[in-house]
Amino acid sequence: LQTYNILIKISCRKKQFDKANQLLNWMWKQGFKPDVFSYGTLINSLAKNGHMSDALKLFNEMPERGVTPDVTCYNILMDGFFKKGDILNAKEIWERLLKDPSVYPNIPSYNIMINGLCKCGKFDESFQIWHRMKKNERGQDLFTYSTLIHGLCGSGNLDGATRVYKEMAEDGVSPDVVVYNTLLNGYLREGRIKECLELWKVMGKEGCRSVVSYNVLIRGLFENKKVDDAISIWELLPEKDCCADSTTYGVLVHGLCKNGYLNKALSILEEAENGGGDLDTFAYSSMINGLCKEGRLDEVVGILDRMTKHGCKTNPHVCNAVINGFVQASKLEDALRFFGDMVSKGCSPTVVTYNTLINGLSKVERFSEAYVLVKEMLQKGWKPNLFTYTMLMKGLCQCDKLDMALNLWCQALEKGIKPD
RNA sequence: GUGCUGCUGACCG
Repeated sequence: LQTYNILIKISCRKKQFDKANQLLNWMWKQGFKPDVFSYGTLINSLAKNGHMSDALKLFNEMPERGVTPDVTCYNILMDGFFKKGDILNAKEIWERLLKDPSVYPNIPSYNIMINGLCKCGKFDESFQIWHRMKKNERGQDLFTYSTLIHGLCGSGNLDGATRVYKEMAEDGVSPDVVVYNTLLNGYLREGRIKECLELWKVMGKEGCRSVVSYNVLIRGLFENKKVDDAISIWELLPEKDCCADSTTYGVLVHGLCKNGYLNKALSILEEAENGGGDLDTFAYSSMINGLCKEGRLDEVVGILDRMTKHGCKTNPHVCNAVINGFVQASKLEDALRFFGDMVSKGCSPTVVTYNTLINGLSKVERFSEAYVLVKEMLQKGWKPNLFTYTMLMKGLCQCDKLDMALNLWCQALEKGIKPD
């Protein structure tokens, strides 16, 4: 049985779900009754890869086949549905878990609910679940605390997040590095530098700083225009025995560019290339975007070249940045040409690609071409979003086609788009 | 050593 379960696991890791399913059926035929782990393993990787209906089907057939789903199976499904943004199904599984007399929600169940509801913007419901968790005297673990702090920061309630952090001490629980990082990030996003630095000191004293901590701090300092501080944290990394990862470089290049330090960004990128730094497409796309925004389009081709030379694949983000660079420089023909070449680079246009081009075309009143692109976008299954409508309306307003703009406005509202 | 949950980075108005 264990051997079969390991085979299932291997197939799943290779994303060969059909094969894993066959193994499951094979087991039945051979008289090895699959257990809750056989099912759990397969349901888990189906869920992780977004195949929720298949995962649900398997889950539903478990009782019929005489295998009782345990709480982990429920947890896997709830988490999977939340990660797809499918709140209704996630909640339905939760209800079934509460009703099922043979299983009880455990701490991960509550954590998944709290996290999922927060990520879907349902903060109130999430905090209700938390209260229920406390009332039931289920303990809370570190996942619970960091999830809550994350949710509270995300809902703009930093004081609430700080309170949860303080509560941990009262509960006799020491924060781990994820709890610290989450709160640190919350402070930086709200520009609360003073509190951030106090927390940073505590983290140092506790010896609780990871490379993520540094990434969070560097990103936040850049966001708050503390360029010199960000750079000196970066320069001190080696003596802190911390090794920069690809995110570090992404954050650095992005932060430097956004603050106008393009040449510094270029030199860090080059340094990383020569020194075996861990670079990925994020760093390059930040660099390319920075150059495009400054109109240094002639340098972009060279960077694109270096990017592929260093093993980083071109992706839609990169192409979109370049296309936008051309649009901003009023080089529409170049933008359209690059758009035409995207697919040969292995990139399919996204809604952002279309928005960028629609923006460029409507700025110069080439509406008929813009509408051709809108049609193409719809055909490819992309839904126009707030940006799409905004740019079309802006173009129409600029050439006094107010009636058409108003028409679009109504259409946007009908589609359920919330104007900002 | 068989399955579940938390932290950080890039593109469009």
